[in-house]
Amino acid sequence: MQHSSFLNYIDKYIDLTEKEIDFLRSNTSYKKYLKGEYIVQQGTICKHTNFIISGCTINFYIDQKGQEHIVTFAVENWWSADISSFITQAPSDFNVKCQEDTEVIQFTYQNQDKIFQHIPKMETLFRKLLEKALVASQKRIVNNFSLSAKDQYLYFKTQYSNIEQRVPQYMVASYLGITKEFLSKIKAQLVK
Amino acid sequence: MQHSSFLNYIDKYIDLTEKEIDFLRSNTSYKKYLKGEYIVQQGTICKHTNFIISGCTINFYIDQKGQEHIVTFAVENWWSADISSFITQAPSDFNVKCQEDTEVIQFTYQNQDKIFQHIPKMETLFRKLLEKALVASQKRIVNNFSLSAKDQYLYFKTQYSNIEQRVPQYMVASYLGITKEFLSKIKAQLVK
DNA sequence: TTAATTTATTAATCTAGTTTATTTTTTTTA
DNA sequence: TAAAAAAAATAAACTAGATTAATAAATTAA
Repeated sequence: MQHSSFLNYIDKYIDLTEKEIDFLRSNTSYKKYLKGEYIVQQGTICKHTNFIISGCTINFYIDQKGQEHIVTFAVENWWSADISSFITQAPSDFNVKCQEDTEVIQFTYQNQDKIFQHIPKMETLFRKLLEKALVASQKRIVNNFSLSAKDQYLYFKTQYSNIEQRVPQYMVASYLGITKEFLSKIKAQLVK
Repeated sequence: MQHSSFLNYIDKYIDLTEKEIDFLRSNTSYKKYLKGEYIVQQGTICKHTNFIISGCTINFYIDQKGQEHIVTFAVENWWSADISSFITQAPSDFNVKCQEDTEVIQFTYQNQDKIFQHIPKMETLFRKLLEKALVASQKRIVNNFSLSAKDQYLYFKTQYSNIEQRVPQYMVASYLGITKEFLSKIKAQLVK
């Protein structure tokens, strides 16, 4: 039951045998976090890759000046982790925090490796997911180059309209790299 | 001969049998481009992933206002392509142009797939390279958030000092997302 | 349901980085 | 080598977005 939305997700991309599904099930685990709980904390090692069944997480860091910056949001059917810490198993520069009660399927580093060894199709899937994530990340850099703050906000709305409803506005501003005051100004201007 | 630096690179990460090396060799091809030649042109499909043996390429696009923006540089032992266009085999939003005479090893989309099927270790290697590329891309977004233009330039110098010698300064400014005039001002200020 | 806390708005002042324009230096070409 | 073209430097005027500060609205808690 706990794994069903995760298995549905996987099924959209690849076909697995019953045995493979069992293997996947027994090498991942279900966990429920409450709103406000941390999945990863700055300075600790990111132990898991998390597939989000329900809920919403934010990935953020605190800079030298004590300012909080939101790097990514994640909701149902997305992945959430600090990849950098996960792949190196070194302390993280980021926090992953639950913005709502959040249910996840977790892979440890060792289990992910095991899964890739036993089910190469899973590694292919992850490779393709990484390709897409890299494209999206580059797109964000490119938008930063050539769009005004207002146009970046409008682009964000088209891409993540569901997220805007679920997090406070100051987090959207932080994600866009602008102040909450300026986002407020942009919104006032858009209403006119 | 043509493949040797490519095979040396691969050898640093994974062990291949003679047969696997032959397979790799026969499913990739060597090509030499001259300075100023385009490997990919905005609006055309990116046919190859390129491993750079020697030379330097720039990945850039022209925005609506006609402004050129440099997205990435690549030199020896780096990879160069427009991943977005490559993975979708749809027209590219970017140009890949040779900044110097450039020798590459090329994979077509079909051949890359064939290689991953026959040599799963190669897919593992690519998965790991993508993970690293994604981390680097996120790092760039994060730096954009919390560093001043001057500090981003200093960071660039520590990471890509060899590139700074090989491309005009206005390209470095474009990569950093600032004007060439402002980079010039920053450099003048750093001298003092 | 009221008080306390968090989030959002508005507005004035300020600054990092842009724009425009001119001059100097470096590189390329003939 | 000189002339042409490309790249870099300098400086004044300007603007998108930040900062600061005060107020209002919405949520949460008691």
